[in-house]
Amino acid sequence: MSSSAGQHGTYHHGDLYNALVANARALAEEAGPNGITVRALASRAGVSHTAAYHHFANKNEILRAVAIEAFGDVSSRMRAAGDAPDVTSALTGAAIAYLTFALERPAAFRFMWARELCLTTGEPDALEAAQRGLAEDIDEILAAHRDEVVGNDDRLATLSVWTTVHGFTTIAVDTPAFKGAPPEQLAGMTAALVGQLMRGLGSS
Amino acid sequence: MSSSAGQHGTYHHGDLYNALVANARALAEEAGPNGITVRALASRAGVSHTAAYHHFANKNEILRAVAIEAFGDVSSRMRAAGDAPDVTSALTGAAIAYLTFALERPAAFRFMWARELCLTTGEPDALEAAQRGLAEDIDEILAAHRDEVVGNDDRLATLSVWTTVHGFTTIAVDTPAFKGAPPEQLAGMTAALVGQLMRGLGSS
DNA sequence: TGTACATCAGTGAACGCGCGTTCACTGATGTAC
DNA sequence: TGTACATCAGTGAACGCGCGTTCACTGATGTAC
Repeated sequence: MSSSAGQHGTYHHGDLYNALVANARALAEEAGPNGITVRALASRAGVSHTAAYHHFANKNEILRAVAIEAFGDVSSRMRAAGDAPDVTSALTGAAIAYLTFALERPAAFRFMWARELCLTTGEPDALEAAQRGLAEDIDEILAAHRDEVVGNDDRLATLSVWTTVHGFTTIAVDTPAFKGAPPEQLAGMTAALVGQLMRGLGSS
Repeated sequence: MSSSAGQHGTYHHGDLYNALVANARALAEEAGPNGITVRALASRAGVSHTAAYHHFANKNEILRAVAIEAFGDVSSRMRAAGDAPDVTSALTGAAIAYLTFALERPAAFRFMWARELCLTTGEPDALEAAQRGLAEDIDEILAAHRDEVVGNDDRLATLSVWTTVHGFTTIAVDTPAFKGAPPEQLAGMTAALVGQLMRGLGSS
């Protein structure tokens, strides 16, 4: 059994560290951030709630682990989807990947953008770096297709796309008008928005 | 004295109803949504915390009153700023008004978009209607300048603009990269983004 | 292979805290006669 | 104008709750000899 041990040990429960993180992730979606309770996490793992303190210094550290996992998830989805031959498909793919993540894990998505509500930050913060990294993922896609994009202000282009990607996802997740809309429809709107952004809105 | 009484009575404190709402508004900015406590609100008003229950059925109703005030504030700012001769100035003005609101009242801004965290919704909900109304404010500006905008899909145009307006404001308020940036600089970026959206990003 | 020991993941009782809310009350205001 | 009464905004003690965290402990695992 010891050979199958994770990096955090598998003595009694087997892998309580990862079980607690997974439970926190699931509980956030089911009951909202306020539903994440040390007691609830432990109870789901079939363990006394004090056992958690052998793997995390405090509740904050559990939430940090959830946030780190979520940033990794969405970033790798975007990078995978952004690997396309032309700039429009690449940006559309990345945008839909971002949207899809938020639709599948809305609580995680909100948590990533409002961590201050739940976390006592700590440290210069790997989480802030991860948040910046999302815009950088967009930047890399644009850099790989520089010849297909007009203008000489790369930073404005990146910000435009990132604003559209993040903005629509936020609206889709948090606006009553879109609540319950089928994901394919929202993905179609995302594609249309990216197209609109490429084309431009003005008549002059 | 009774002639100067507000609609909620001014017997002892004078205007405890409005004082509580104002305190909730201030406390949200100072201590975050979790800092809003019936006890803290009452204490600021110089009143026992149980006095609040003579004006509100429960804490949720106080938070609802704060949200209603906030939606009214941002909407009227946008409508005022959106009254301009050409479509670009109108949209830029509205966008900067939205941004400015969020920079001045970040806690209120976050609260409006994540009410579910704090409120037990209740009723078909005037708050959801108010949220939809923000996009409608954009829609009215575009409708007033229809001849200046290309394309025949008005809804996509509205959604594009609204996505940019809300998206950048969210990023400005909640992204570490922009934390502490001077408002004028952020307003300039907003104007640049609206311009970029009008012009288009693609080279083909 | 067995035994003695160190390590550490788990337990259960208990703590202190802040919270929203209830309750019986007090006292100031407004009003009917 | 004065008095008796109804109304209602305020008080302070108390409630029950769920929470994060601590503590002394138990018992299973891994290891040295």
